Amino acid sequence: MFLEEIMSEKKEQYEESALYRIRHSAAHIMAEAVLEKFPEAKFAIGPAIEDGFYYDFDLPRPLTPEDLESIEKRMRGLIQTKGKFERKVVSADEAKAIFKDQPFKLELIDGLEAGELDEDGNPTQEKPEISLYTQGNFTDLCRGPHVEVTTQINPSAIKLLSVAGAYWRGDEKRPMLQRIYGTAWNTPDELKDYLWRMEEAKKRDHRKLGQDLDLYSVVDEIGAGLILWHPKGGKIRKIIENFWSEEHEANGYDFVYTPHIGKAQLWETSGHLGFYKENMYSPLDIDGQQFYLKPMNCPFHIHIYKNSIRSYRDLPIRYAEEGTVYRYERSGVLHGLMRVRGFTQDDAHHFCRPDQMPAEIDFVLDFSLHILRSFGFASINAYLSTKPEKSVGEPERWLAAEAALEDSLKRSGIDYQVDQGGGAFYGPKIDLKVNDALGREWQLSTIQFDFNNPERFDLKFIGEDGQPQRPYMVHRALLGSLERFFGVLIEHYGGAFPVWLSPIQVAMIPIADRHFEYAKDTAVQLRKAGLRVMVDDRSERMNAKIRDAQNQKIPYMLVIGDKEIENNQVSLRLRSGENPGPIAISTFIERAKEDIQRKI
RNA sequence: GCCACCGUAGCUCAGCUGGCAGAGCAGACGUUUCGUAAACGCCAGGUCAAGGGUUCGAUUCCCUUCGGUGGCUCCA
Repeated sequence: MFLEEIMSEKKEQYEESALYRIRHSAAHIMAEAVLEKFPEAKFAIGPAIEDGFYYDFDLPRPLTPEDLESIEKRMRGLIQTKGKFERKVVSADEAKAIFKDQPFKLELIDGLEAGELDEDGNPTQEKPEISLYTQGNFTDLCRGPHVEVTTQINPSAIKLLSVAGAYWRGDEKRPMLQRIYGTAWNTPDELKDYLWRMEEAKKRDHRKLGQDLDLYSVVDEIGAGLILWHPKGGKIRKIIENFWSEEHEANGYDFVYTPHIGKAQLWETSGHLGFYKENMYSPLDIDGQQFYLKPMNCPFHIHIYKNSIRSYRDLPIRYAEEGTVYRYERSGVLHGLMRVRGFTQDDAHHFCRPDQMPAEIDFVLDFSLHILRSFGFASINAYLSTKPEKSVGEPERWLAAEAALEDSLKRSGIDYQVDQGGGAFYGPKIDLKVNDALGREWQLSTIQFDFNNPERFDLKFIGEDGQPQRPYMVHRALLGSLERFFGVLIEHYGGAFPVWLSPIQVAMIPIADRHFEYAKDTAVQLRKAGLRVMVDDRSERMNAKIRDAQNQKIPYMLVIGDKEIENNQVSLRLRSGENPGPIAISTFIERAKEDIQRKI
């Protein structure tokens, strides 16, 4: 695939870059410093990663922030020694002799010898040669490449960032090691720039903004991963939902509503108790019958479909619901709005005839892109996941569905990658991911075929020949979950939502008490025009009111004093700091309406 | 779930090695009526996450639980 080539090319470029060598070498120098401090340390792997590097160690005690400081300081000292990085190819036996006290290295050498795994533990085809790199008093099993001399690393452009636990080989059944993360750059300025970017990202963190802007909260007394939407967050959600409903209404969806619990038998039939039980909560006992809180909406929609005999003339049928589901997530993975235990999916299920399937996929893909773009996400990437080894459904159906998905992607013109074998066992899928304002990627939409449930629930429609046939079923969520989508929106806009989404669009700022009445009258006019307005009638100075409105990221501030009242105007200030100045109220309304229309 | 760190007023944070709980902002009240990012004064605000232990005495030390942060793992 085109994009795939670009991506792998980018990765190759990085791996051949000077920066990559610097980071990889910094990891070795860090390991040398750690080994000096803890001679009994067992060291595992230490690659360069995006923006930095890490190294995993098994150490006699947990590392403290002071340890990081001293290790970092020692690294600077080691760099000054001008040690050369020297490469040497050895046999497996020689390597084992050198690393006889290093069990992780021995395991890696075994892997290399068997020709199955490379030094990062990744599968490899050919049997690689075993190479060592030595600098100073430290020798590591490593493929390289490295810098030639330690002084090619600028000691003022490195920084150790954090220590974290990491399982050996990423396997939770194996020992947990201590991973030290660090970052390294060509110059101190680049390091400064990187640290600045991290600070900026922190300021946009939806958890911080959610608090500062009073959008939502999660409280201990209610429970982890359970979201309270405050009035301002609720306002935004309502706007999103209204837009969503209008668009769905206009595009042939029917709205359905379904309960939050269902009998154990339902989840047996759907296969959730077989395949998804880990993520479901314990059952409730109601009059001796077991009920489960729903982790998904599909079985309910399916029963609505099954409630009547369906003719081929009725299809496609599209059922949409903002369905609230509950899934057990391990405590360590919960994260603000992004990963929660109760959330609302903008869910829908399509039931169609096999011959309608390509058109149906075209439709749903276009519709998804339209919705995402409406929220200001211009950069969208698609990922097509195909049949895994273990799967249900006839192979011909898989091929037809995969072809339909890929053809649609081609027609849509967006970039996509293929994840061979990455589909769910019940069907292939397209995932859409957006890039936010900081270039970070977030998965939102998912469009999934389901070959499993039509069988399990024995779905039918009556064909032209009067015989029952099996419909295709597509499951899709465009925003994903409203919670997660909201989190992504907050970070994308840094809390400065476009006017159409802003919970408060206009702050009226009367300068003195005598301007209150005019401000309130104007507010009434603006509200009649459909704008969301607040009047700041506190006994505060104008500067303070402006500051507060700025901090609330309210798009328009209208300052009102003697001059404005005299000329029947308002003085416009924007949250960008721009100050267009006095304009007629009607002119302002026009401008605001246009911005809302354009969703900016 | 695992490893490390953390939890003090609504928010942001002080509180050294155990000895009566502190600030700024926000809030209430009063004064001020002001031209594009913080007026002034006064008042109130706390089971120091919860429970247990050590101690003459625990916000401080120890244990357990709950919650958060960074990772790992997981993510139909």
